[in-house]
Amino acid sequence: MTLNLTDVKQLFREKQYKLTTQRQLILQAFFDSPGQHLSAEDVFDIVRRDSSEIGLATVYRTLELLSELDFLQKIDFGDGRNRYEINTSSAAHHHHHLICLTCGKVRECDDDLLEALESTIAEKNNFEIVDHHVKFFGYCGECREKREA
Amino acid sequence: MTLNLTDVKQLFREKQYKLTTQRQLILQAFFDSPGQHLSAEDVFDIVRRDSSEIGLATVYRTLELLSELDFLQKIDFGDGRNRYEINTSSAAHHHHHLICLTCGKVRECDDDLLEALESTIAEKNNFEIVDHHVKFFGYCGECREKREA
DNA sequence: CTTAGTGCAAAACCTTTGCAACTCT
DNA sequence: AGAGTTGCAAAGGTTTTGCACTAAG
Repeated sequence: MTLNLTDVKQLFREKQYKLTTQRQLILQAFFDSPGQHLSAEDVFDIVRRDSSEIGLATVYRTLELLSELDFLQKIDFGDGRNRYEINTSSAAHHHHHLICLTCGKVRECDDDLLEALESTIAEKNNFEIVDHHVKFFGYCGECREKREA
Repeated sequence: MTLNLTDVKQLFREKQYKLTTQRQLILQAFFDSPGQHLSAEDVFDIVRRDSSEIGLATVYRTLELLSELDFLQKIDFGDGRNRYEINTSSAAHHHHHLICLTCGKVRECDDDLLEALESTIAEKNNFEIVDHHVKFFGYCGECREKREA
């Protein structure tokens, strides 16, 4: 279930939001950067690189809006700025992140085992879970090989 | 395995760090606030409230140092500031956090089911995991009751 | 004594906001 | 036309840094 421009257009019309050039450019930046976790500055640079004018404040406002609409997911990798990734399906659970402590690369991984964990925890703690963020920190294969060489 | 002042003193001596009054006051603030997730400002206020002079910059620097030494764990709950909690055991896995989207309260929960998940993921992705952060977002029992009333 | 640590104020960042100009619908 | 949106610059909030002074070992 991939998010596309048509979906966005439809919801925007419903919600009476305007589909401005800037908003389209920002969405395009995410479509063009699969698997990346863009910061506001990243998005700003991408749009500008494509020789389109945009203001940084607009980027921040749009990122906020798209997160609220669930088109983007806001993530924090602890590097002092918010990052965003496109939400392939708003209903489905999010994937996890493997963050390498050596090279800093962030890889994604899917695993449904967490679903079981989630229901156990929800029951034990009388807590209705609607979302989760899971990050694993460690060393990727590449860095481990280099370390041994 | 609870962290105490003696452990800290020993490692400080080994590493040639000075055990200043300020550093002791900051540690004390954490010892006196079990189960809390203090921000730099929180720590600053606590120390000042106990009628001891301290500079905010010192708090930041000490929090950074104690995190590096693994006495504290830096956590981000998405409220725009870093928070820290005392590390009861540097070797053991960390507990998880249940964050209520209504009242904002953060509760801790332990669960060892994640251990199994972790080894599966490590194997599948050729990734050596040394730490993880798990946050569940949802609604606590208290807020759900209020909502229904 | 010597070197690390402190405190203050200034700077550095990321993010938000006020407001006049602008542009989708 | 009218409401929402943009862009700029200024303000806000957290964290970092330079430097003279102080204190721990």
